[in-house]
Amino acid sequence: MDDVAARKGRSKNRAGERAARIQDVARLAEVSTATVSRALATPERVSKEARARVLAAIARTGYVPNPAARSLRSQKTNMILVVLPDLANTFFSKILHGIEETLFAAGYGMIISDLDGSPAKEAHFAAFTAAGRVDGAILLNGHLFGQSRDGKGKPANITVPLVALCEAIPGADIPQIGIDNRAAARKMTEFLVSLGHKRIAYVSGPAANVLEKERFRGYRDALRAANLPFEQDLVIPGDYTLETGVAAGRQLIARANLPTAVFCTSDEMAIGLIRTLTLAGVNVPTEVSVAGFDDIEFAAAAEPALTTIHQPRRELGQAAAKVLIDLLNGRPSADRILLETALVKRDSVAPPR
Amino acid sequence: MDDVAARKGRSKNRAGERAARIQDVARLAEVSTATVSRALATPERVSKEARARVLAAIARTGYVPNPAARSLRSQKTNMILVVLPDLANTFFSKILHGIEETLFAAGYGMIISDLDGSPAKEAHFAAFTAAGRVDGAILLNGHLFGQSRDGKGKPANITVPLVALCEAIPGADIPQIGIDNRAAARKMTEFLVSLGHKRIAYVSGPAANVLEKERFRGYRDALRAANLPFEQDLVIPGDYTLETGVAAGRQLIARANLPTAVFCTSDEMAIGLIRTLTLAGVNVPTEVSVAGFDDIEFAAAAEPALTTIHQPRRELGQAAAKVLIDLLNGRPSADRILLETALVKRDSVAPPR
DNA sequence: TTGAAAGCGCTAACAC
DNA sequence: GTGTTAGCGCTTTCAA
Repeated sequence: MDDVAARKGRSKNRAGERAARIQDVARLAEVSTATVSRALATPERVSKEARARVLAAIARTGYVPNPAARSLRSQKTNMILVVLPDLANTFFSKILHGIEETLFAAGYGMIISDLDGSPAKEAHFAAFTAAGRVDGAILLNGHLFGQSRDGKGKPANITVPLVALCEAIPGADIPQIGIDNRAAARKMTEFLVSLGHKRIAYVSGPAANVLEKERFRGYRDALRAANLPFEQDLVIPGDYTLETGVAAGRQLIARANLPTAVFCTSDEMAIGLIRTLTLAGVNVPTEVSVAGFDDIEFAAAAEPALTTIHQPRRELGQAAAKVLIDLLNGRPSADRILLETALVKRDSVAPPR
Repeated sequence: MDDVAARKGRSKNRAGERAARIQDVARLAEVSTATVSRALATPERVSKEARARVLAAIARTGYVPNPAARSLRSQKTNMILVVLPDLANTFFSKILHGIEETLFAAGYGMIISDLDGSPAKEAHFAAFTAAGRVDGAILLNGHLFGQSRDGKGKPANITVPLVALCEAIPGADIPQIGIDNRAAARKMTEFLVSLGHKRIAYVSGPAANVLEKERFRGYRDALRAANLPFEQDLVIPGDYTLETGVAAGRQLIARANLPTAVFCTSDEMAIGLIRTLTLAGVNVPTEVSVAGFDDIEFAAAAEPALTTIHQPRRELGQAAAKVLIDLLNGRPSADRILLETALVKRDSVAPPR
């Protein structure tokens, strides 16, 4: 066993051998460390023979480059920060899946920061990013570091590329990846109209949310196009959670005349609403149609199965990661990508009686 | 602007200044870099005055230590690997949340590796971990690197501490964090028995799965304790997914005499099963009671709301992270932690007619 | 309690 | 196409 290594506390495996370093590979392959490095980074600049010897030596030693050393020298971290408002929200899991697979394929690792409503945590990651401790970041939280959602406050001095995913960040000069929320909401409302619904309630998201603003516009677009009156009474506030869907359902039941359809701007709210209506003896969809938004996992398993707007979540994650990687490689990249949504017709929507 | 920094490509912020280094802080605080380092790592070994000056300098410069340099020197990465079989599975999101918050509080970052059924990916992360590129790992995938689920194969030569979460890894000499699956399954089965059910079907998980083996034992324990016969016919194979729940429902409907209760070993299967029964005109719970396992987000929102076993997912994540951190700090740590489950009574279970 | 200085493992500039 | 070598920013030993 290598005394120096032992004294210095270098990582060793169970057999007591320290982890292989580039020197070990170089010695075994009978080349310099520079050639080993090049064989990995720019194989085309190394002779075939040398490359083969290096690869064989790597296989024999189980060498894995030390990311810390590599990062320190190259001033790149090969890490991307993904900023989420709430990791426990299941809406994000498929998106993360899409991000992760794309980053992995390009040699990047993913650090997840769940802000969890903590300003301290947000400040930490802002400083972390500002200090160049990641090569880039994907923001799913709807605002830049240092700013609030409405664009108030001075954005932090970040130099690494950023990408906004799902929730667009108005005014920020960074690529935005998402869906056309306005068009999607319009599409759903028009579908309800086409079935003959004339009084269509709207359960909103949080007022400050960009998604909400867009979806609300789409709803009004469709009403206007159909010459249907907009009734403020039919707009019920929500915040995308199941609980507000339940509350919206209670509000509705207490009314004299029910609308024939309700467009909920999230599936969770739709499911909560349906449950409340059903429990109160109001049948969905025969008495009231209910539409959702997102197409989460359980939309199809809900009872009745939810008619909703499908968001391509995995693809959204992939697209955001791809744009970021393009940016990091100096490749030109779209500054706005809108993926297609689909109206998924299931059982919670029917023509009015 | 610093010409050297510019030439070397050091990270700079928008104003063209490079990110602060320990040297900058030391100069400003009029101490050596060693003192700055100590002020951060071992504040008690630095004089009060020096510490105050250093902290002030850090605040002024916005200094964030370079993790690469720190890691290279200290041979610690401050990164923990979390190995998941499938990131898109929503069961994991709350667990990840618990892991992340605990790691963050202890100064560790979290790298997520979604194996996604790819042996290449698994090999990559195995080598990564073996080479000491993370300080530890939390395994949620039910096996060690290099082994299959049934313990076949030689485990990879990993030296960093590992922890198994949720799916215990039989034979592995690492701490195991989870729930008592056998007791929980027994508890649910006993509850069904206590209501008067005598023919209780069981929808299983994958046969090779440790969780499945334990839950099946618990089911049989309860039958035996109640002197109820075990009928092989009433065991329906599943794999925890919604689809197999639907398939189980179809199988059940095709039979002459339905059981009065069905214990599904996952909520997803229970939801799929309920849907299939309901669509076929079989009422849940009046004709057949259905129980689940896990208490996922939508268990409460299902129709009827699901009676199930609650797993404290966030706490499970926290506990696993805590054990790993203890291990990393050389503190003694339990080698087996079983968190309490709770039987949540909702509407999908009732006494038989 | 403090400072000087070595060196972690790698990449890239430079020389040949 | 390949080797030599400086140095990335930090922690830690050693000496004072």
